[in-house]
Amino acid sequence: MPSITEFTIETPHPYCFASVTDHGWVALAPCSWDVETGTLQRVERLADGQAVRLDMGENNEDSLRIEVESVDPLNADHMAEIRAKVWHMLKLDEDLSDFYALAEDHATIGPMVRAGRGRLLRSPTLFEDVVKTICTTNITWSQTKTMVARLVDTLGTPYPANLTLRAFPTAQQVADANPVLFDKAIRMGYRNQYVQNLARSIVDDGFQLEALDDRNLEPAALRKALKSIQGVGDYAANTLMMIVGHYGHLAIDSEFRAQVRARYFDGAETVSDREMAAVYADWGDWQYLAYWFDQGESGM
DNA sequence: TTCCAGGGGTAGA
DNA sequence: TCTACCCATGGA
Repeated sequence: MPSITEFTIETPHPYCFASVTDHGWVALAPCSWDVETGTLQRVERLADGQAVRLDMGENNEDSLRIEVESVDPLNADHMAEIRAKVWHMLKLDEDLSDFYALAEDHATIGPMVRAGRGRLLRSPTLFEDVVKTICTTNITWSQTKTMVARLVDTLGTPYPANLTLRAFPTAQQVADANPVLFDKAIRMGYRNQYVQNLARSIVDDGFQLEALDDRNLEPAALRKALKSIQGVGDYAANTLMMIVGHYGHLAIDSEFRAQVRARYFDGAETVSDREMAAVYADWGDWQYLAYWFDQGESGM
């Protein structure tokens, strides 16, 4: 029988836990969102290899309640690891006060920031976020969801109390996987090579991907390093910059083009990316979030 | 069938 | 720096 351990995490002000649903990541395995309870679920593999099930939700206006379901007993180190991962995923450490001040009186974005939105969900590791971002390129969103689900179902560590639930695979698990599994079961198309090569570069060549997950790195250098990853171009690099906490670049994709064209160019087909990007230039270091919340409640 | 999606790599100019 | 072409997958 699994046992349940609970703890709480203090939240910033203002803060809205439903912010996690502002980013599509909430719909990508192993994450899921329970609309009824307003909670975020996820199976997480801990450093010692055991998989636990997390259930995150609002506790009160000042804190979140995190429920950890585990088959093996959890010690203080386990709990510290889980707390750090949750803190990281929810971006509770980021200072958005400059963006909030800039956006306060904006017709569309103002209400969003006053409600405490803006902390877009990310993953515990940059590896997971790079893989997921690669899985959003040149493909429909529904296919992104099924591809990521197949990757998790095929390679992730199962949660012992419910073997249908799995954690996101580690770089080691991806590197060790038989390529036939990618071709026959995971089916990411030409992205198979990108994802496996990334995992191998981490495991075999010592590529320190997680060291790039540092907001203190100079943004241009970080962007260059991200773009050196096979399968990561301008769109993916800027998405990952946002993940790490730099919001000064727009991730221009077909969704961005459609939204901005409709909102600011009367649906004109001939508008260039440069012209569309100029719409948000005044937001400077906060362009990504400005675009994101300029869509209002529809969001993602 | 053909097109194309929350693009990226490569070659050639 | 810009453009053209190719790329696996699977839904429309």
